[in-house]
Amino acid sequence: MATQPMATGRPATIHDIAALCGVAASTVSRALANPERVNIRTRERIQAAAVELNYTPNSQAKALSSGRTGAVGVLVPDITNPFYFDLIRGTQLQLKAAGYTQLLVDTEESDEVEASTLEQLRKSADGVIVAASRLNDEALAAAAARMPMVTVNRDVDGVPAVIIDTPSAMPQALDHLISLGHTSVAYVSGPAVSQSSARRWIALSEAAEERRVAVRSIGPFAPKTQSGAAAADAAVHSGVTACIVFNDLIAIGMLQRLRERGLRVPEDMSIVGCDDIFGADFCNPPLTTMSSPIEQAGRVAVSMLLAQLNPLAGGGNRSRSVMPTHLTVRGSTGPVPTN
Amino acid sequence: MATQPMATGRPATIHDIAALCGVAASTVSRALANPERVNIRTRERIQAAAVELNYTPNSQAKALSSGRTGAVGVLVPDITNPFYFDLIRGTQLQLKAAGYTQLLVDTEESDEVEASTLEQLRKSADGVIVAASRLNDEALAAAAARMPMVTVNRDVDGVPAVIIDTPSAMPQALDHLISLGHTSVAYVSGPAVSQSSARRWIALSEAAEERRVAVRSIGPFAPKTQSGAAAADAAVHSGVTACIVFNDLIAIGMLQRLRERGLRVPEDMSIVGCDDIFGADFCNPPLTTMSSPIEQAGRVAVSMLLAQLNPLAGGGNRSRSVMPTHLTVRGSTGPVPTN
DNA sequence: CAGCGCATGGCAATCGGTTGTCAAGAGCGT
DNA sequence: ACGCTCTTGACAACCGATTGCCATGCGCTG
Repeated sequence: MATQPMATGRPATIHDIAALCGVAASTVSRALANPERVNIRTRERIQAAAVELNYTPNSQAKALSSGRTGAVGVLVPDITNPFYFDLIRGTQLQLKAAGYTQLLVDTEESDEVEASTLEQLRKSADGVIVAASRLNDEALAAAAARMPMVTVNRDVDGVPAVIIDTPSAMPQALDHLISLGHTSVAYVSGPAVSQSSARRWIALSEAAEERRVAVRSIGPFAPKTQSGAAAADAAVHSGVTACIVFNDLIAIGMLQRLRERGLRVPEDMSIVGCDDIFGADFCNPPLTTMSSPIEQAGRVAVSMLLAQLNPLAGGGNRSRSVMPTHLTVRGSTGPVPTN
Repeated sequence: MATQPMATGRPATIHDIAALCGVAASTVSRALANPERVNIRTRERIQAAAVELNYTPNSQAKALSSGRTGAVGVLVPDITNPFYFDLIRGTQLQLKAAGYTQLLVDTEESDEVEASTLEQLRKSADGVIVAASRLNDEALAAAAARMPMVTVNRDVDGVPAVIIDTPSAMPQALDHLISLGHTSVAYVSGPAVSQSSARRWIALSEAAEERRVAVRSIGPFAPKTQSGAAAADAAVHSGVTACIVFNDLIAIGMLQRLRERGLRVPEDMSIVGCDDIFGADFCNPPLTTMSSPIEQAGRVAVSMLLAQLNPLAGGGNRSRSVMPTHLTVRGSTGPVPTN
């Protein structure tokens, strides 16, 4: 009645296996974890019993005694932002392949939620991947000191990072616009606390200076399509003929708003987005934007984190990985208006 | 050296609190879990100490001893399908509000992945929410017998379900098309194992019969934009003037393909989607589709699951909840071609 | 004042593993 | 044949909490 090896009973434990094989539970544990430390005959008996009882280890108990949870937290500011889809899918696939579980958390664009999530994850995950952190450098570095971490699109001293190098495509985007005759360009910026937005603006303004073209920054705007209306109005008011926009979400919102106002894209205004998210290719007009292998970024982030967790395994610990980016030209950019 | 109440040491445990207050660990546990079972003075001392030491309970240990994990699994077939964004956000918000952690898993449209995930979750979660299951009724019922479960868009005997009642909008959609003069309509079906797709087809064909209109089914097609090309070609070949499509992903793909082929929507072909996903309002032309409060569906699913987990709490256990759906008319439907 | 009951809090077992320690036994060389 | 080393597996402590059981001590009642 105490231990019942029925298939439909409660899940089997190592004790059930031990009883079935006539060995101690600790031997079962070793046979499964360090097979070479156990006699091959015993081991095979144990493994057979494990299969027979349909044994799967209890992850809670394993975590408690070993200190390793087998879980990795993935923090994104907004799970409904399509930019993160591919990232999440990349991390999920790579984590699963390595036998880890992904704990996905939406931090709701809030530094407080992010901080408390990190604190909680400290005990329930072996490491974290933090995408587009809203935390300041100090808080993020402190959190990274407490548990293995990899950031995405965020540089902090001592914290390994995967950087999606959108800034490197800024000169391409600007050249594209210049070749179409534009000389007055606005950067539509994202959240004030977004390092991505800051880096994109710096890259753009440097490129503009080299090329002796005027660019101004407007914003900040929240990274949502709804913000696109205000952004579009601000852009129109500023008198520019082209916008490079922090991300595609805002850019798509601008497309909609400009249409409402009776302005044509690209005839009256050219729009360049960033990220090439789901929807950028089928909006109206299709969006000229900057593309990156986002899913791969997720995979790389996981690899870097796992390298931290198992320092023994091969592959030197890269501390920074840069994903290439390129301009994808579609229909939202065109010649400067001639009026 | 053993216990050090420093802020930066390892996380505080109930033993640290017990030592600081001069009580037993079990008393601390009670003071925190069943405050009324402990003297108010003692309790307050303990609570103060807990705050001072920045105590947060170890969820693994709690799970191990109590049997409750405080986690709920959420299974979706494809995390990059925008349909699930709002659902996921709804479950996430509601679970967080109830103090639960969400374990999100992408089952990759595979019944095997889904089954093994469910088996694993059995030990690491208190319950699961399964959206658009690819499992057969038998397997799903078996899994539901082993752990609390709520399904989304899937009816299985004895398993509580949230149904997004898209079928109820099928007559509306058909009437809309008929009023525009269409008499030859195709249903573009989704995965063969999708109960949603089957239900939509049944509702549509019944409505068509009542109205004495011909509808045919083409497909099945995978629920991805890429499938839209084949679907569009099949629709054109079948000679219909309008399509009602299993979901917006395929519908958007069809829009793109029809444009490539030089066919105009809605002048040459009308398209109706399902789900009103992200992108349906800004594709070209904007998609006529069927809308539902998806985020609310997620919240309701969580409520139903929590009602199973804590039967004591108020709110009778509804076993089936139906979310209303309505037709949202946009630009992808128009009068039947007059040639 | 005796006796009863209840509020309180301590002890210890338990959850399911991991891991350090140690004894027993096998196999080897001399 | 003796003794050494190395392999093997058992024992038990431990991870951090929960929880049933029990002892203490208080206040109340008769």
